[in-house]
Amino acid sequence: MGKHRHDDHSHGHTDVPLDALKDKLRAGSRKITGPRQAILDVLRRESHPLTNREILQHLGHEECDLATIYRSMHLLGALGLVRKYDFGDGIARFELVRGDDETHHHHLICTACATVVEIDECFPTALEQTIAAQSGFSKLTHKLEFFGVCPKCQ
Amino acid sequence: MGKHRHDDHSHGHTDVPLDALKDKLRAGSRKITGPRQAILDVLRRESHPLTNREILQHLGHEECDLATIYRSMHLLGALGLVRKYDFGDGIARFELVRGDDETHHHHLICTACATVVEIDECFPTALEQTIAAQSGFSKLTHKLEFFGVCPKCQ
DNA sequence: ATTATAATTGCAAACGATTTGCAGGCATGG
DNA sequence: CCATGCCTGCAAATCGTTTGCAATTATAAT
Repeated sequence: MGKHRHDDHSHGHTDVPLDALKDKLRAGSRKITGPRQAILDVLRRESHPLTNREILQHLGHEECDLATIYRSMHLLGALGLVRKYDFGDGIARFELVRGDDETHHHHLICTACATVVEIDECFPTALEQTIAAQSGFSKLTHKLEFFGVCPKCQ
Repeated sequence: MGKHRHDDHSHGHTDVPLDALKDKLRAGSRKITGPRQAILDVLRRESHPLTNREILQHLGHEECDLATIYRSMHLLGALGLVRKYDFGDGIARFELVRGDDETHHHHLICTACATVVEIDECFPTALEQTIAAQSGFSKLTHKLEFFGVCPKCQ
């Protein structure tokens, strides 16, 4: 294809996710390709979860194929570089995992204008232990998103 | 079509959801049809959320069309007789709303065998007020499901 | 550097859940 | 009992996502 102009290797700020990408990719004998770097770039610039189609639009339709984005998101998710969210509309959204450890959080979505607010606290984590004890389940995780009408849409 | 054999109008227990169905349907000048009653019957017999395809199988493929089930679930959901759940696999699941008021609850799903356990407590409700106050959002709701590995699948 | 090899991509077709257009069929009010 | 308009079945259309395949590219070895 030869049209991945990913030449910004000289910007100033620390390029954490890109380094992490390279490390993790190499650890699995996967390749550091243009589309993968470009996708992480897009995610790094955005602060809220993006759909694959939105990522494509940010990249420009010429930059990379939608199928490649889907495949990349699977890989990036498996590598722990990206987290997948479900806002209840049947479209997957992805957000960059910032920092090495847990960046677990939830979202508050406006049902009128789709504005997304990040909720930093994670409430159910403590309760998972109670549920695990009562149910006998192990490896508990959860999905939690809040919905409402934002101030502008009242 | 003429093949909706919904003739069990003589069973003993109180038929709450059917009465509610009739009331709410009449209030919107909608019709009390065989498929709608049959679907609620299926849901009443099951204690965990069903996909539309599962509902179709319970009904028997001759009883009603899949498209009708989809349309019915929209209607029943709008009437508040049924609640929609999303277990993260991209397939909608529906559960009967039992009782007139809030039957708000969540689920714990085994990621290995898909067993569903109902979690009666609703933890985030209290926290919604905090979030509403901090964010300025109104009409807060939330979606919360837990995932883990059940005792049998450990 | 050059090459060999496996990973990756683009494209298009396949897929599965859900929606919808339409013509005929029914529930309900009059 | 009739007329009206809501509903249904069927099939085709949508939409997000996945996948097969041949061509392309990153990487390691030479």
